[in-house]
Amino acid sequence: MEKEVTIYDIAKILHISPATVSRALNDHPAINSKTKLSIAAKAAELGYRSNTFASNLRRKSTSTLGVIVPRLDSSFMSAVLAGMESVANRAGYNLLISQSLESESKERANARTMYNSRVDGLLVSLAYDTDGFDHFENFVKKNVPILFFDRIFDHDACAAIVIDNEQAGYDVTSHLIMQGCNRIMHVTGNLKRNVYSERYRGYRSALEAHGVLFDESLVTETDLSREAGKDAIAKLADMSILPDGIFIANDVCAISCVKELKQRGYRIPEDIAVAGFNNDPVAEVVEPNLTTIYYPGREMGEIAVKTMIDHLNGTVSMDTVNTVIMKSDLIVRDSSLKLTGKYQVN
Amino acid sequence: MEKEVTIYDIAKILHISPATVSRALNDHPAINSKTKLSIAAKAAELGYRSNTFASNLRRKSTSTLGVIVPRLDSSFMSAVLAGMESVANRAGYNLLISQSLESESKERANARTMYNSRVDGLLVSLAYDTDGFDHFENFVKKNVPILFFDRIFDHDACAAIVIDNEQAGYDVTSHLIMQGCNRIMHVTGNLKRNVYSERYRGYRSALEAHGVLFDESLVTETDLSREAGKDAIAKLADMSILPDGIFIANDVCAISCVKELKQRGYRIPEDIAVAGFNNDPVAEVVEPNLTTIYYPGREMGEIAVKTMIDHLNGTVSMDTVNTVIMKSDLIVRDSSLKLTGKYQVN
DNA sequence: CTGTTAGCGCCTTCAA
DNA sequence: TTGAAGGCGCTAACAG
Repeated sequence: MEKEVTIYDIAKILHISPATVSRALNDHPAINSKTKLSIAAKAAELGYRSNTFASNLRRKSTSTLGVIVPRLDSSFMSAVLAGMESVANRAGYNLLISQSLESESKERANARTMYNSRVDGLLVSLAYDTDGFDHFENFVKKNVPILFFDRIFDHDACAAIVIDNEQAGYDVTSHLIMQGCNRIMHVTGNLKRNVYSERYRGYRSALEAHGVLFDESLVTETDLSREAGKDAIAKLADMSILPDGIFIANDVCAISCVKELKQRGYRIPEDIAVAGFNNDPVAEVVEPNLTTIYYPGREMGEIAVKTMIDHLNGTVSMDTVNTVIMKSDLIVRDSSLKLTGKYQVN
Repeated sequence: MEKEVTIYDIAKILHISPATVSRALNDHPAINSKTKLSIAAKAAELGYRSNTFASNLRRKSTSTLGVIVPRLDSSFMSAVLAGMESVANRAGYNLLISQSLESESKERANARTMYNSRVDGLLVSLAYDTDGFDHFENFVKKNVPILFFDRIFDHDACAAIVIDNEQAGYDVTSHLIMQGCNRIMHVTGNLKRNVYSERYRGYRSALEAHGVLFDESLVTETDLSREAGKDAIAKLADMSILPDGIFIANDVCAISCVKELKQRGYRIPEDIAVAGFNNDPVAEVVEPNLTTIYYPGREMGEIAVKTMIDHLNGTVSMDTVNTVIMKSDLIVRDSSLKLTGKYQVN
């Protein structure tokens, strides 16, 4: 094991003080640029690397951001993380990533770990069933900034980044109505999560705007799993008047609805037009291809980290930011195109 | 900002030495259990949290493992990471995760970051086009253990965890042969990556074992992307004698082959039986459902971290481990079932 | 079983 | 523009 090079080694060789080396390496303005150059050169030559822990210990900051997401294995989340990683890296921050697996208790445990690891800031997308905010109180108390994204918590002390879920829900529903649907089922997730309650609100206002009667029995709150999709279709099949469209708040569940509809002999979109949400890769594999909402995952991750870092640098206060709303887009595919008749049939 | 509680605070209150507090908190065997209890109680009462940096600085270890994967957004990788995370957490290790996005240069950058972050160990699955090993030399020099998984590098100083890709390739190919195929196309990835070269070897030995003639023109080395799938099928369609089966080394590409085959009017599996690799969720969405190889992702992640930690604890030497080979399984679905006639037709 | 002592490597006053 | 000095919080000898 080779010995690690320290600023003392460099100082000794160059006959200067460690303080000067430290300052030069950190690009301190009050250091002669020639001195800087010679120090940088010697550092490179010796293969010096800064000791993060000593630095952290001294500065009482970690240059690390904690990230808690419901799950890593969704295309949306990996896009978010990719965006986060690139911005964080460029700014010299590390990411400590963990997944709550949609469970509040795991989310609590993760928050504790982040707290103990003394992350400089915390980025969170809430688990499916999280109720309380108390596992984040520690951070607020210690003044560690929290930024929620996608599945957010409305809290004065925290910033938030979301898409306009209500608008998206409105767009999907309007599109279905334009295709001739006037009895649209809505399969949603836990309504205490903003993303689902807002999509639902968009659904309702679209109905209203287009003069379509709202029927409560057409709305099902589920966990948006595959099974939930099957169950929803079973419920649909039992209805006395069949819906002619269905808007599912998430693609994975939507796919399972499509499968089940087909299995039961319904034609998509002729009998029932289908639309999902998220633009998951499966949306382009299922037949017919699924109409859905494109989610700017990568950009959301980038903005989240950028906002956090700006705040940490004192450039922007979190209060100023509070909530950023991003745009998303409707992607129309065959599963909802009743009017053009261009459906693939195999 | 509240002041952080230190072991000195606890020591002062309890009229004992900081060293005792430190030892008690780390569950040192040579501390009276009553003392431990009272210290633990006081620590909890004061909301004490250990300062990782001071500890790291002193112990010259980080309790952090670096992970470099080609990409986060594959179901296989997220399973691996889930397994890694749970084992690491339980053992008190953190994970520093980054993705190379299949590019050697990003892999190099990631390795450098890991090196500067002084991870205690490095877990790597290689990018698609990585040639050199030199970006890992630093670790070897500094005696930081490296463990490759899935896409591995054959290197004396490093351990490796893989599935038996050759066996799996053999199983898939044999299955196709048993279904009556005797002209099987093989779409593979970069043959310098073990996973692909071994699957290819399995393909060849299965042909040989069953007395099926090997035809080099049936093998295409690609990047296994969606486009590659389309191209492969274009090539297939141009052949004078059509294949009756096709084995693609990855599900994402296989799906695109299926789509293209259907588009061109081939019936699956009647005209051409199709098999993929990985058991990606899309395999159960595409029609007909895709025959594939199940990959024990979660278990692989668990074993990788377990092996690494055992090594770091000195329980097991890396040399002893060297290469772990895990089992995988053939999953037969409609896309390859020529004999039973149970294909879904919609 | 517990205490004393001496740093780990860095950064930041303060002084020059 | 640079140097000297002290301490961030913890742990590992060493000594009882």
